[in-house]
Amino acid sequence: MPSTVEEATSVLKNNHLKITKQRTAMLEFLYNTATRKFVDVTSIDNFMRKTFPNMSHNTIYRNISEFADLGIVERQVQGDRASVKFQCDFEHEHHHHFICSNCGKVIELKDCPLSKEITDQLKGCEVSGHLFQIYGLCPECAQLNK
Amino acid sequence: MPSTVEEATSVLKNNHLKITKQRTAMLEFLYNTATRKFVDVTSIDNFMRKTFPNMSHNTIYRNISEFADLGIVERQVQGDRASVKFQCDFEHEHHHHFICSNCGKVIELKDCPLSKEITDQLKGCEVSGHLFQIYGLCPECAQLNK
DNA sequence: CATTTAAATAGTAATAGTTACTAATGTTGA
DNA sequence: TCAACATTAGTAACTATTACTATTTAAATG
Repeated sequence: MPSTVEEATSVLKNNHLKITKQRTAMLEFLYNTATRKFVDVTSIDNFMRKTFPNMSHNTIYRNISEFADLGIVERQVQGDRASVKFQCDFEHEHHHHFICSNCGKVIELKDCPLSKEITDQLKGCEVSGHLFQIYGLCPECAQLNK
Repeated sequence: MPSTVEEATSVLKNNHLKITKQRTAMLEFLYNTATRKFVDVTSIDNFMRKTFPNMSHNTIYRNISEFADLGIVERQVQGDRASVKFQCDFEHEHHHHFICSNCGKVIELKDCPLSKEITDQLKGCEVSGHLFQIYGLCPECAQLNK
């Protein structure tokens, strides 16, 4: 079992959540398919219920939601689908993404565009967060597209 | 009737779409409630059907979608709600937004964070777009929150 | 101005994604 | 081992959105 699934598991433990078969299976699936890649939630739902025919939607959605609250996964709307990606650094080091609009693959960017000059334009506002993302085709999908 | 609704109307005409009562009513509603502000689609649906009891969902959603294709409105997911804002400059001048996470109000930013240094990190990628948004409370909502 | 034609609409129903509920189960900590 | 309580399965409800089709209507044409 990969170490990052163990990491995620210990995050669950630290937050007094129980380690169930269902949660472990979901973490493994996410680690295998959604590392450095956004995967839409319905395909997770489909896969889990195919693999574990009597797993309920409830369980899947609730767990994804809890994983997100704990920073184990990152949520996002890709196109018009709710998507999720396994979070590699649980430290939450601040960074932004290039996201392939074809396959969902993610490349981390080093820079953060939030500067003082920008926030200075926002007198009186209480800035709480920001989003910076670049979209396009990753090298592989760009090749396929030719 | 405000001139920007007329502008939007002429966009429709230029694209050979018919000027119907329903479309005009929707444009007026959007102009009045969704200028410099994101409004969620279901509340548009609710309002239109309250005002025009026999307007079908189909019509509302289809028109929003067409308005978006023509650049008359800008679509976006706010939190987890599909939202829409009336587009002021039909020129599509490139810009980014501060968005109030409480009321949806929008403030335009002057700067664009996309630099050559950033795209240089993306060798082999085909960049097609980007998103930069700052979230927080607008001055009014920040006050109310105290 | 009357007529034609294709686009747009209303009304209804279906679909998809997500959430709610409750009894049964399973994990964890003592 | 056992008790407590979180988690789950199963079912059903709910909400947002889309599909379908007969009817209406805008606007182009003569």
